[in-house]
Amino acid sequence: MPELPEVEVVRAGLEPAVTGATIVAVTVLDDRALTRHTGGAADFEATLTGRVVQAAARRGKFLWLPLAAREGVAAEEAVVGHLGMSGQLLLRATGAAVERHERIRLDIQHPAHGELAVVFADQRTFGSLAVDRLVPTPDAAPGGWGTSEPSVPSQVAHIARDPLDPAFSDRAFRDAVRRKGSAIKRVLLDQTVASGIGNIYADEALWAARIHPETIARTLSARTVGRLLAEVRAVLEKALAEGGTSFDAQYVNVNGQAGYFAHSLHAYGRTGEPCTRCGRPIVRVSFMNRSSHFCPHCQKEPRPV
DNA sequence: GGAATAACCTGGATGC
DNA sequence: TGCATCCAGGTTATTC
Repeated sequence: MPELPEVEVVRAGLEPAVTGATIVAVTVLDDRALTRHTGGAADFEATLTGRVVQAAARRGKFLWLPLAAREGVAAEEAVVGHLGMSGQLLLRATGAAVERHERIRLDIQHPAHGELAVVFADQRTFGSLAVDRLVPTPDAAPGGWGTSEPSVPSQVAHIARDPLDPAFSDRAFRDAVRRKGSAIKRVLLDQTVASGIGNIYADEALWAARIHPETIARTLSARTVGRLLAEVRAVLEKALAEGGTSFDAQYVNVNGQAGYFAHSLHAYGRTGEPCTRCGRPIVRVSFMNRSSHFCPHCQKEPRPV
């Protein structure tokens, strides 16, 4: 389940291999991996072949590779990707055997590293790649990690910056949270409030901040929201330092290696196990068609409003 | 306009 | 052993 730390590990792994590389061939094995691309597989292949990748950038859970301009097209473009639930971007040798669940392959030629293949594999096909135009950022700050250009793919423009982005506005986050009449966990998962947070890190940050996931967001004080944001950042930074969270083969870096943060979890996936703070069992409840894990002793249920 | 919900999707786990 | 069912969850379209 790739969230911000996992996607950042992938971006950082891709960056040195793709920056300055030319895409020499594109192979689409499964059209479903192009659900965000408007022109279909043939258009995707034709649009990318021969283009030079300028960087590897990320905002929240979205990745993009800005492309050098092409003759006759004024708009700046990028390959934008989302890993969904089970997507992987892998670096392989040119001509390497087709991966299980491989959907798209980009063969590239790098001036220093030679020939490589960027493989997009995805078991559940929730992820996708697309060619998209770049649009200016409203605040004129860089679009995200890995780029100094003040632009983002149009498909990414609607989501907020992520909490590790230097241009993230703590004040805007606090104001947005305190306007919401929904449960705080729902708000944390809302990518237009803050991007990059998924089910795992939402549970972990709420546990760390001792906030019950069903607390109505606007009932939280500004100080509590500030504390929660600090815990969000802490859990994301720790997960990033440990290479992300891997429960199975669903998340790996570009070399196919797993992360270690699963060993540092306090709430997510620990149903029935003792809370590392108070010793009482962690509980799991169904929430928004998914799971929510918390300590009912440390994270008191909110009183009815 | 804000909030809630369903649908998309595949493979592993579980139960019968 | 084989089949059916459940579950995992990020995003988006739809509904209320």
